[in-house]
Amino acid sequence: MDKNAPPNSASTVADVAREAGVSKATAARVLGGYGTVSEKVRVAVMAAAEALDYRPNELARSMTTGRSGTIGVIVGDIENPFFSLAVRGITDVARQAGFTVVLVNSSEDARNEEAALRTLLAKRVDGLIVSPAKESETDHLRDAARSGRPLVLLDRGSETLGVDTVVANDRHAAESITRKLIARGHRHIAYLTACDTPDHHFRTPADIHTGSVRRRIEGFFSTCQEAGMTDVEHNIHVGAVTPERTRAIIMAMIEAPLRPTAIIASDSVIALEVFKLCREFAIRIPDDLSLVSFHDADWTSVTTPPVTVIRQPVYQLGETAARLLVRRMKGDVGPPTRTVLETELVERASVSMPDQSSEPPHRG
Amino acid sequence: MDKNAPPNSASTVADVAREAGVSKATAARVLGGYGTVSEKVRVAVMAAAEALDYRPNELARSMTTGRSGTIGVIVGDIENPFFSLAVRGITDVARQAGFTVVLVNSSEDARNEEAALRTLLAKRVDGLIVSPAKESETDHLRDAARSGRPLVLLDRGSETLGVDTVVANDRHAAESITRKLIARGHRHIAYLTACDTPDHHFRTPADIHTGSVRRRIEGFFSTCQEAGMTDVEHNIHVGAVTPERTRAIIMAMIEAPLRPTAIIASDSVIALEVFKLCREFAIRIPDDLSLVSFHDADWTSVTTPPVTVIRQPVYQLGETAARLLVRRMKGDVGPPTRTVLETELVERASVSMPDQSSEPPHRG
DNA sequence: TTGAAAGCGTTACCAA
DNA sequence: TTGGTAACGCTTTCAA
Repeated sequence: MDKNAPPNSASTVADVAREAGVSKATAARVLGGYGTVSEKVRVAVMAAAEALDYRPNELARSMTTGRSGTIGVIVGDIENPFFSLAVRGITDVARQAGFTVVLVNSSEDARNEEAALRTLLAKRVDGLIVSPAKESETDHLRDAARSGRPLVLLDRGSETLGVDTVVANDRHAAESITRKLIARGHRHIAYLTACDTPDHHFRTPADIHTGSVRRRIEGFFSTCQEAGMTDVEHNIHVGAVTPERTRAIIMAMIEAPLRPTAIIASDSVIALEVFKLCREFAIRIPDDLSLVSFHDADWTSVTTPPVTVIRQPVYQLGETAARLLVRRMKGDVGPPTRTVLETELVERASVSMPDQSSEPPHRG
Repeated sequence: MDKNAPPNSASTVADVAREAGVSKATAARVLGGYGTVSEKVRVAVMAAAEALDYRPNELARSMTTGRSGTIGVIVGDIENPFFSLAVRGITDVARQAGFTVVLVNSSEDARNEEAALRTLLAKRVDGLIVSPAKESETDHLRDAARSGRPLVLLDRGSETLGVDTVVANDRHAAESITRKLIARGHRHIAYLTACDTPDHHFRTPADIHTGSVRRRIEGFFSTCQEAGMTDVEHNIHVGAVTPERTRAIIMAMIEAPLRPTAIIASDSVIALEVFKLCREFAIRIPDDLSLVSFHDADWTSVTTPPVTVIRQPVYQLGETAARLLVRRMKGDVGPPTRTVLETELVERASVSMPDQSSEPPHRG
């Protein structure tokens, strides 16, 4: 009497089997699409499943197979266009490969990242893509790697960890844009990043624990030094974590006796803040200040002037990482790889030669 | 002899119990943090767990408890800043409440959405937040709601579904911006949306299946009609789904004999495309064309001129939806609610009075 | 081709 | 406070 109508609680393989008059194993075979069954039995079981509105329980399936069909993704902040684009790349290939994505924001905090990793591992994700907040604190990543589940690092690597990594050629990009600025006559170039140090001051690239940014700063640093500049470390500003902090840093920079003639923004969020502040204080770009940004965010081509950027293959970064992960999850056990994607300097109109008009008269 | 070193394969409650010399049930109690155990036993079990590097298997736990600690989120496109911001709101409250988020992009396709829903339900998510691609095709949503798992609709509602909904007051926002444009003398106002119809032409608001956009168009439509305008439906352009399509639509619009004097962009991605094209063809904003956009995207304040927008509480939209969902998952069984968040018109400098200079001389 | 039964790692119930 | 044991819903041998 409780056989015909769809039951109130979810029906299981056993229910379908009973309804179809076959064994549980047989019903499971047709429902799970494995093993062999006669055509007659197949249609009977399918009909029963339909009648009972059977829905497979992936949890139970995962528990016996050991695979969850899920990949865990940890990024700093999904709200940042850089990450949302990369995540789009990841989800696109994940979907295509039959995986779903569990997303966690670390807020660029290593402890959050660690907790997230623990959770994802406990949920038995089949693989992980992480954009590590700090390259120095990677014990939890080592654990994850050791757990046997494939791990791919995104945008930020780790030299020592021996794990698959997909990054952009940040160092080279920083070198080339710095050289370009120097060639245009700039001698006081500031680098501005959200990465922070305990005392909010920069001393050496080793202070920077975010891989991509450290590599950029290394490139910036050495190129400046090669050009004979001194005190380069004073031109590297850290801790632009919020709009307010960013503004404060830029203000201090602008009001300093030796005002920089050019700023390199480490991401588009920072560049936008620079742009807003310049507008507010009637600082002309590029006449009073040149601006260059990492990440070709959509708006950078539409400002007046449009801003010169380093275009990173952000979507491809995510795509490549996910593809690699899928390969690993399928059993590829080659040695760890390091994929470096090329960047491109997109010259627009936010850089000029400082000799034209930018240096205040206190020079000559 | 295989008791001391951390085993190669993950250890379980049973392993810990054996190591600690207690029963499985007791070990499970301290590991799971339920029931009561003596202090002595607790420390013994914890020590054993530590020694064996025990990690709980959430899958197994979920299977017996029926709760997975996971909420499913389906949005149109995480790459769109609107959604990435809303998702940030969702993940923030989810984390705080102890849930993780499974994210799926539907690409605004109802079939993808349906498949995603099936997958998420199979994975036994505890609750769902969906931004439905089409209000008309909601059978799968109905199923989900009937499955007993709480469902909250985000940004786009459904009048008939009887399910919790969190939206912005789109209709009111559209009315007020339309009135504003009319007050400024505009008589030919175009509305441009990514939503599409089978033949890419707009006839009636009922053609639009995306709730938020339909409500906006209704507001636009009726306000225009009240002002005595005719053929309003010809000024509503659908199908701006890609930059290319958007450009084509704008081009056609601009070259038409009756060129609109103002454009309302239904989202910031479209507005950006309008802006780019205007720049390319030296169409002056607002002198030649006024522009207004839904969503106060970060770049809109920084262009020349800055663009007038309807500021939506996007983060709060996600936040509110997630909070509501958490309440439901905790057992709140009140009647379905409909939360309408207020918007704000942010007037900048992209709207002018057409009499000043916008109409080409072919008028007089 | 089919069926019976064991097992996955938990929680939960009931006795002791 | 503890231990034994039955679920949970599926897959996977192993026989028949």
